[in-house]
Amino acid sequence: MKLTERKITTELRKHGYKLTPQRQAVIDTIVASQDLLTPARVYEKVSREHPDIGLVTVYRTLELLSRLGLICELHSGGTCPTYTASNPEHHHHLICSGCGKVVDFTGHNLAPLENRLARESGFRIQNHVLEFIGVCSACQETK
Amino acid sequence: MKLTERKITTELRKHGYKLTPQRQAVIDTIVASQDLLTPARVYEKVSREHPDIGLVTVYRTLELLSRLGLICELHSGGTCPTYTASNPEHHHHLICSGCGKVVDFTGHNLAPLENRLARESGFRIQNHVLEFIGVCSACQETK
DNA sequence: CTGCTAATTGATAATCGTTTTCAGTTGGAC
DNA sequence: GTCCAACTGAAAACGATTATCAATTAGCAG
Repeated sequence: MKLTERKITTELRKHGYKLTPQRQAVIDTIVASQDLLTPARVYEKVSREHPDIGLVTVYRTLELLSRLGLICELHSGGTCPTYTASNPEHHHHLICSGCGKVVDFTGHNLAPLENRLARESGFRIQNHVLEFIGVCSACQETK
Repeated sequence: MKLTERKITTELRKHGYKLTPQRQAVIDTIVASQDLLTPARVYEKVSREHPDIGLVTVYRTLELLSRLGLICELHSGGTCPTYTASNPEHHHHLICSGCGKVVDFTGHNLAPLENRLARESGFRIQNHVLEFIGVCSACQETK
């Protein structure tokens, strides 16, 4: 279940943070997107509607939302972190360490493990990353 | 099964790469370590024995070994990638998006999934990352 | 062993993403 | 409306990584 914009703004208020137009814009963008977004990509999308928002503010907002657990920060292979609203439609990655090719896959249910971990650790778990790293068939042939 | 230094040097030769003392040193360091190492950490360790090796060379060697599939590059939460010899003793992480605390856990067997993926994709799978992201109990209480 | 050549190296500079600093602005409680 | 802490954007600082380039060297041919 994706977080709604409403839920997020309520959470912000509850923790004493102000609800600025800039934050609204970043939240809208994250919630509306199906993809994992890098900070630069969020900035690009936000800028279309709000040209005078600063990249710095995007970084700050992402950091805040992530800290409050309203969005998730993931590190999937590339050099930049990516963000997504909590509990998105989920898929996993198979990454080639040779050429960087990424293949998506689905169909593995981690819910039982997630429940066990939540119970044992006290964490409120929002998301997970499952990546396999290997060498794709093309790269196995290359010298 | 960890890769031996011998196996790695043989692979290098096979692909037409030269076996320099600098590469030897980096390989030794990676193979000898149980931990995930950042490039900076590899450089630090290598420098003890070989003070005149350059950080740039460490980066290049890590990139080469990773491309050949002899070591794995992982992205576990932090800002830097980390490297490890293929198929190390493996554990997984539970990461708090609030404070960054990392809790290790073990006991989930991904081998069946790994086999299925290798069969379906043609990848030679070397490693995997399984991370759960959430908010730890302490951060759930903080505003 | 000697010489050759392409691969490799280290130092420097450039680049990229991110964070800090700071002076000016603003949301929202009163 | 007034006020103040929270927030903002621009610029500078920062750390990790990559590109450039002249000098060195591994490994092969003779």
